Amino acid sequence: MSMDAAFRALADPTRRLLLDSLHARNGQTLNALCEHMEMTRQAVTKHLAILEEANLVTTIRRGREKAHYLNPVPINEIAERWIGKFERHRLNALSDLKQRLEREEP
Amino acid sequence: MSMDAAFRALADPTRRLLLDSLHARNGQTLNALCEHMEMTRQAVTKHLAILEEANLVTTIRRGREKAHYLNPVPINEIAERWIGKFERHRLNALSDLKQRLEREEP
DNA sequence: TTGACATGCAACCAAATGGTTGCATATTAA
DNA sequence: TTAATATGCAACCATTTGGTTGCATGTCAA
Repeated sequence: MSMDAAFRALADPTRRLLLDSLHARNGQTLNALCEHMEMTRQAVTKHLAILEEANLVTTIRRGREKAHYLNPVPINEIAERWIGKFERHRLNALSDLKQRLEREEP
Repeated sequence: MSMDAAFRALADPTRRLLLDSLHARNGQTLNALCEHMEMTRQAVTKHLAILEEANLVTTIRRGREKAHYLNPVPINEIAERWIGKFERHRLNALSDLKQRLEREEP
C-alpha cells in the first residue's frame, strides 16, 4: 500500500474534480464523466486510469459502457496515517511558530 | 489559499520527507535538512521553495542561516474541507461499491 | 446485418518537473 | 582582513505530465 500513488493522483485538479463528480453521483460512465470536462474524452480516460492505478476509483464494465465507482479507502488512509500525525501536534507546532515569529519580528 | 498548491506540493515523496523531518525537529536550517537527503543542496532548496509557496513551511533568516518551520494549517484545511467530505460518506460509498461488485460478479 | 455509440490504443507534442553544475553573495570566526 | 561557512541564483538537461489527433474494436438497436 504505497500511498504515494494516491498523493500523486490527488495532485491534479482535474482528477480531484473527477472524484468530486463521482462523490456527487457514483457509478458514472466515461461519457457521463466527460460531460463537464473541458478536454477530450481520451484525456479524461488517462486521468481515470491514474485514479484507478491509485485505487481511488474502481470500474465495472457493463456491456459497452464502463461504470466508475469512488473508493474512499486510500483517502481515508492518507487521513489516518499521514495527516493524523501532523494534526496531533498541530497546536504545538503553531505555538512554536508564533513564538519564533514574535521573537524575530518585534 | 488555493489548496491546489498544497496538493501539488504534497505529491512529491521528497517534499513529504522534508515535512516529516521538520515534524520530527522543527526549525532546522537548510544544511540540516540536506543531511539525510540523497540529492544536492540546490535540489532541496527548490523543494523547500515549493513547500514555502504552498505555505506548508515558513522560514526565518537568522544571520547566515535560514530556519525552516512547519506550518500545519494547509494540511489541516485539506483534512477538513476536502477529505472530510469523502469521509462523511465513506461507509455509504463502500457499501454501494460492494453491492455493485457482488451483483456483477456472482 | 448494419450503423451508431462507447470505449481502447498509440503516436505525437509542448510544457512542467526534478535534478544537475557552476558561480555569486553574505555572514561568521580566526 | 581573510578564510570558511551558509545560502542564493541561473543555465542547462532528461524525464514525466497532460494534452492532442487518428484510428481500431466491441456492443447495442433498428
